Amino acid sequence: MQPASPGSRPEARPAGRPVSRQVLADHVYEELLASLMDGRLEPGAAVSIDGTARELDVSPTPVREALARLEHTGMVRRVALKGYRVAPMFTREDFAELMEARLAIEPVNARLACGRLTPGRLAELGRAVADLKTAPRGPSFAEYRDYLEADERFHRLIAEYTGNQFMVAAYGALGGQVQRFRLFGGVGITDAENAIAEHQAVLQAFASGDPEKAALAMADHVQRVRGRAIADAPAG
Amino acid sequence: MQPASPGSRPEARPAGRPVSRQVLADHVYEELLASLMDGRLEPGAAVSIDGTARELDVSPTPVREALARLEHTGMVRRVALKGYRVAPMFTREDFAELMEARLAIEPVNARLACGRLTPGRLAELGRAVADLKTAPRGPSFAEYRDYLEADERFHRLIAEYTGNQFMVAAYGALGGQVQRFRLFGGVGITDAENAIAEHQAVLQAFASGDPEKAALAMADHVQRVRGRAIADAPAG
DNA sequence: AGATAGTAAATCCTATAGGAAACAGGATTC
DNA sequence: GAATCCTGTTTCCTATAGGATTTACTATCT
Repeated sequence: MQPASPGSRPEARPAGRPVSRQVLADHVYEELLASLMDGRLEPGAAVSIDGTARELDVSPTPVREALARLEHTGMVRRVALKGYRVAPMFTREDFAELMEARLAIEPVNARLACGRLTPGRLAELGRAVADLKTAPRGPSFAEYRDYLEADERFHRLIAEYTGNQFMVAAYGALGGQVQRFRLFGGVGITDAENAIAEHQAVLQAFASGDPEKAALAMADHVQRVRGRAIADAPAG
Repeated sequence: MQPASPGSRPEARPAGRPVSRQVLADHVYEELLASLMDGRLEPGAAVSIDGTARELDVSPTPVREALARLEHTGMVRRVALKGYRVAPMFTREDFAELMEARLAIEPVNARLACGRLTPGRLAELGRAVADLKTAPRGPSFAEYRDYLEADERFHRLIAEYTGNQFMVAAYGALGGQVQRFRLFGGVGITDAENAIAEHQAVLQAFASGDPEKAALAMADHVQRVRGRAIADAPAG
């Protein structure tokens, strides 16, 4: 109605300083991503373009652009002339494939990152592990969200510390920041103590400065995660 | 992870009935991709949304959607409120990183694919190597395009034959189908004979049925490609 | 002459409108 | 009673319009 003020953004803008105006499509992208990770959008649910636009009080154009980006992450699937749907639930086979891929990529990342380690980076990794320890771990999603975030951050930092853009891209292709939130059956965090100890072990391997130790510690961690997850998986 | 080329439907359509109307954004996507790989759009060049829309005789909306997808492939970069630009030229460091990543991923793919090999798949791989041998190899881009296509197809098939969607995604993150077309300096094909022999060696390792042999052959191939490319690289 | 301010063009970004296809429900017919 | 057809609604898809921003050019001032 009032095209003069396209941004009824609630955030107060410092007088006369729109440093970097957030493009609306970016905002929609992050909003959708949060909805997906919070579980508000369940697997299989339709994501209507017009409906999302109405809900976020924007026009369909930025929603369309945001969904086009999301499609490449695997979180949503698109069928021409039919719309977007949230990608189906992770099956046990999907999980096995993910772990097989992580086992191929993450130890390499650890080896490379350890070879380029700096005190600042080591401290950053230590902070991620510390956050992992202090994060609350309750039964509902909101309660272990911070835990998953710290977990993902630890692994992503290692990928970035390789200094290799393609290893970062390959790690990203595994859906690091999202797949953790799409476990089959929605099984919660049942292995926190073990996982924390393994992260600590990886951290110590990094501190030792031996790339091979780091790679082995990471491989051990991924294998154990796989083993525990399969044991915890619901029957069927 | 690939756009799935919706147009390559093999099923015959009853005369005069466009069974699945090609969505315009898909057409724009493929058109832009072809322009990028043909070299018509050089690295660093701006890709105007409105200009592309005029050129392809469509409205900016589908162009915007196509570019949003392309951005995730790394072929174009977007700066908010400034538009899209073709990703900059590959540097020697970029190439080194790419080879490091390929060395981490492709031997694993070879090992997994070899373990799930079928006669049909082996034949398909053999066809790719055969095409590699017969492809013309001239100085201009158009002349070695088929060569690069066969090369990429061989490696992509191996990734798909792993049966692991995440390894396929990781391989795709390396930009297999596009990075070959963006070599620094535009150095042509100077190592065809060696490369063909190595592909043949990988193929024989697959035929032997020993996954470890396949992995070693692939690792050897990638390492040799790296060595030759660095030797051929222009000074500076 | 060089730098700066102002203006015009191009471009990006978002909103709105309308055609086309898909979906859901009910009425009709066999 | 079941299948089919029709109709209304929803949704996707594209085009068009206009505000906002960046960029390039020109004119002016020091």
